[in-house]
Amino acid sequence: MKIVIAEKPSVARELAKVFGATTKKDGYIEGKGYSFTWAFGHLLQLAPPQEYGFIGWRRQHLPMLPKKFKLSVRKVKTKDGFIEDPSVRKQLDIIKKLFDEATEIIVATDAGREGELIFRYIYYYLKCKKPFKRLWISSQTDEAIKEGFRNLKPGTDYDTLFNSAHCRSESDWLVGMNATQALSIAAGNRTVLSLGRVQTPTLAMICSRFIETKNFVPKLFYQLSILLDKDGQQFKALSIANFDKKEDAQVLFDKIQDVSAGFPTGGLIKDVESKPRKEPPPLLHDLSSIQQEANKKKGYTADQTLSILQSLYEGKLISYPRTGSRYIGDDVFAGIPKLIDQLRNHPEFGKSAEFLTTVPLNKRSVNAKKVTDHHAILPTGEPPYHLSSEKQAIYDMIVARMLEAFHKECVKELTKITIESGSTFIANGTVIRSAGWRSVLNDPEDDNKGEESLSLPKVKKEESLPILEKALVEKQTKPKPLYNEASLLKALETSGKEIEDEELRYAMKDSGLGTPATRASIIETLITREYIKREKRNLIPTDKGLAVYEVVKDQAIAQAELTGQWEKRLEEIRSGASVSEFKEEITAYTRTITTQLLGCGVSIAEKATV
DNA sequence: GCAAGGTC
Repeated sequence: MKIVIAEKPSVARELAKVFGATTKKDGYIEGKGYSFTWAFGHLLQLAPPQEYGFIGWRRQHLPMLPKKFKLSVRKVKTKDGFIEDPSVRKQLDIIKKLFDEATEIIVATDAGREGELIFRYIYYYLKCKKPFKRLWISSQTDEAIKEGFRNLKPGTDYDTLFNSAHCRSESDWLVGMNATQALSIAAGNRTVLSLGRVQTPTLAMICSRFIETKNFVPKLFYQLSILLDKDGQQFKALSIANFDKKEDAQVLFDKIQDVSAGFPTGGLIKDVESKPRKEPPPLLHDLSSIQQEANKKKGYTADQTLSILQSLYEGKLISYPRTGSRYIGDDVFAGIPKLIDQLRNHPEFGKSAEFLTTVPLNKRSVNAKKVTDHHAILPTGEPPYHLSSEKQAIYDMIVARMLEAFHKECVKELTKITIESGSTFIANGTVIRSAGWRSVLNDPEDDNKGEESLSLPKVKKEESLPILEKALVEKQTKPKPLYNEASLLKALETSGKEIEDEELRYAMKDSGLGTPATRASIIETLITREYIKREKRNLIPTDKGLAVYEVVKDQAIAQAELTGQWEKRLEEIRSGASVSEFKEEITAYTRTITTQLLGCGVSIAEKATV
């Protein structure tokens, strides 16, 4: 019997289907000489400190540097504390039995670092010695799966990938467990003060933005505004110049030749500029982008959206949701026309769907090279029934985005009118010439760009128009907004470097903090620790969070760059570089940060433990 | 009691 092990049940089912294996057993599917079994993500984790004899949180244990790490079965939280997850134990027993009977083991966990680790931890925990082969595919279509099975790799080809994954795992344990205990002990052991490679830089981003906002001193400035009239259609224009002093603004304000000052047509049109602007449709959704949209439009937390997505996925209504890709391959694209066709009678999206059946589809979201383990989120085409309003809302966002992504670009006409009256004024207008993808939802535009979507009258250069009103407007500079879940998720993708451009953000996503699948839980961890709280839709630090931030803000553990540095080294390990060298550095760093944190003592004690 | 990673 050949055993195939996948990362999750859905993938095992898919593989079994391709092979025509149909006999459902407890924990695996059998047929055609194969058994297809699965994990549920990581079944094993690095054992906690107490399993190495570090009982209680004590200064003299630190730094805890296990010679050899142990694995333990994933725990689940119950009212009596943490216990071994029984479903995980059961699945491990099933996998063990299958491995014992196996004539060949085929590893079909996701094609990436963590997928490799998920299998290897199981393999070593079960003390399995049989050789294994690796299925390495980046698309789940029947053809890709068949091709992958014809082209299995020797398991040892991925030893260096496992090394890099293993290093990532142990390094996070060493730094996280030691720093957490060190800081907690330093503060008097009254509460858990956790630190980690990902959570601490995230906390630092929230704190530094909060402090920046709090200390922000708004600056007053002045601008002039006029209201013009062209054959009954009125429009507003603003002075190009800003003035720090009111008196300076007043001088030019007095020179405005408005009607009430006795000038019937005091606004001279110096220039009229019209140019079209094309807006391509948005890319399909990945996990992060839909979490952001759901937070902006519905106020759902990243965690809520993830669990809604999980249940839609389990109901077979949408494709795998924990994806970091906003693209699909050509094979998946081939199924899109059918998905769109099914929506022709949809009460809200029927018209858009109907239209799309008559035109060539936009292929901006089609790029097989940008599909990694999983493609962008799509509906499966399975009809949804009786969804709760929350599930319906998320489902509709996925359907709408699909229609938008394959739609035509939106064409706008930008008009800029320059007016002279004592000083120079500008009126900006945007008119949508062809709505394209924007017709799907008809959402008002994101107004954060300060772009006014109003239409301006047709005016001619050199003509003079009456100025009906003038005003001297007092304005003030604004601080950067506090983080909310949407802006934080976006910032985490690029380690706090906020990048507007979607494509550039994608290129940088490998240097982001955390992964799509873990970001929601990072936010929840910081809330559980009482480091941050939700206030309206914002995420703001608590006094405890700020106290921790003050202690660690200049240390490496609070810098997003630490992840970038690790990633660089891990990638070198994957291509064959020495493992021991990196481990020595991590050990040294663990010693350093432990000593530093233990020494911070009193400064944190009162502030963080109230 | 604690990390980050994956998933039901």
